[in-house]
Amino acid sequence: MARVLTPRAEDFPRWYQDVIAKAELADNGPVRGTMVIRPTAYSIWERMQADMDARIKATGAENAYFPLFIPESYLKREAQHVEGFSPELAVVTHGGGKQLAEPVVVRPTSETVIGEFMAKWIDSYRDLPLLLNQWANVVRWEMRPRVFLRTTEFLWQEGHTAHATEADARAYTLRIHHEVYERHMRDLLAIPVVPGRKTDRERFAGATSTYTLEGMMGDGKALQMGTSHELGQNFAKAFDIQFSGASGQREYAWTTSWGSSTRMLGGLIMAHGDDNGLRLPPALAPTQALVMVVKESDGSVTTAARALADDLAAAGVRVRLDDRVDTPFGRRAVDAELKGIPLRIEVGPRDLAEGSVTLARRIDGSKSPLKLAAVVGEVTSALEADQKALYEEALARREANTHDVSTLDEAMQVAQTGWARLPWDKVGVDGEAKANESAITVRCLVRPDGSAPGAQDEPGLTAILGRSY
RNA sequence: CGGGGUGUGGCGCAGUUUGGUAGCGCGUCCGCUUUGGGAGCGGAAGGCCGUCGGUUCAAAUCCGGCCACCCCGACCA
Repeated sequence: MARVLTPRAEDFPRWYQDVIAKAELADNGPVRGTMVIRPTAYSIWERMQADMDARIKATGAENAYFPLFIPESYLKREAQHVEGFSPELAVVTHGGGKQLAEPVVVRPTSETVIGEFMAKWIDSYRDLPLLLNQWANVVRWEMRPRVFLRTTEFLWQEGHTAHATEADARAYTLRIHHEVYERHMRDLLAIPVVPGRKTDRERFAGATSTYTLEGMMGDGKALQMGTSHELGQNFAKAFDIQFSGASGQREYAWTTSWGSSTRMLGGLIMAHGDDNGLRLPPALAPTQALVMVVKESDGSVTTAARALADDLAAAGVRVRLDDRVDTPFGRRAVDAELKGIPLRIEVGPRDLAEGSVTLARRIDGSKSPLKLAAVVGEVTSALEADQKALYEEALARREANTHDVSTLDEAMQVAQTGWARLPWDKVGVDGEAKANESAITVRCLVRPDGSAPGAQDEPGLTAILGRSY
């Protein structure tokens, strides 16, 4: 059989590119760093959006939309923020054929515009908390783009909230961190993530605390799959977001922001894919089960296959019928594997003669006969089982590639192929800088009980080090 | 921005050293035979060889400028 994909062990980045092309997920756009998200990938993204959106709303936030263009002067109001973003800004200097009086920035993120409007909308403590979210595209001019993982333009949701107290802002940030992001990634993407705190060095530009969810990819590298930030009163002061408290005093609000993006699609590919292609969690798969007519002679196989597909659809399974019998079976099977379709129900004359079909599972390549009457039940339970199995597999791989060490040197060694865990005080700010020279970063800091640290100088913290995307 | 590399049908490449008017694999289209793991045979379409200029009877090939892209570093969801 001809090789379809570069094996992961041979060249992981190449494999990643191959999968994206062969599974028809995306193409590079005409402008460097941009991407075209093809229907299959977009459909997966829509499912992520739907789930994420529901979770966000469950925390009380509402969707809104702010403009793509931001006055350049806004970005400059928060010192750390400009400093962090200016290298990657796209700036519009002309409009309508004339030079603009003030250049306009294409949003790299929306803290600034939203801050401006929060200031306008918030007068009293009764207006708080103000919980907003928006689904949008943002632009960050990237030097080394990679489809889904780091593109100049990407899609995301960005939440922005304002609170009366620091404690309230923190509680909300952590709620998003755990209840929205961690669960979304665990339950929908089937990716185990480590929720933790970013070191000061890795903190978001303008934030006082940044929390992250780190997932391990198939090659042992880490991917930051979502972040939440406590912005303290930094933006409130820069944009004058003040409110009158219950006792009449004027106070600055405490704001937060949090985002998750199309990068998750890259994480999905790299966390679950194998040498035969994509492996999609059933919860996200545009097609969960493919009913294949293996071979046809008199039309009876197609009729039976169509009836099965109808039954599955009626049971709520996202099913597609593949009756392209003019295309060799092997090609169609390989294609379904490349695209990561969780289940295939192969229907052929031999099966039907015995009143059964063949159930093929993408997750482990297994095939087993199945009585016609049992198909709907088995398919439904197989989808549930595979969703869990993908998670378990990813978790097992992460455990196998994560090692507890006691020195920075050992950590640097371990981080070549996976993650190292060691006491943060064995690393420190200097150790972190040293590791960075070898492209190894402190992915996050965690407390012994798994909760997120309030500061990086808290005693007893564990650091997780690794290479990253 | 520093280091390395590459631009040739949709994709992957050969051809460049030694100039002679473009080829292979895959894919696509048509026909027949096939169809239980990327099928076989026959036929066909598709490229001003990144770009601009120079040398030459003649340039994918030699010379010069420019552009783009890829890989490795510094930045990032």
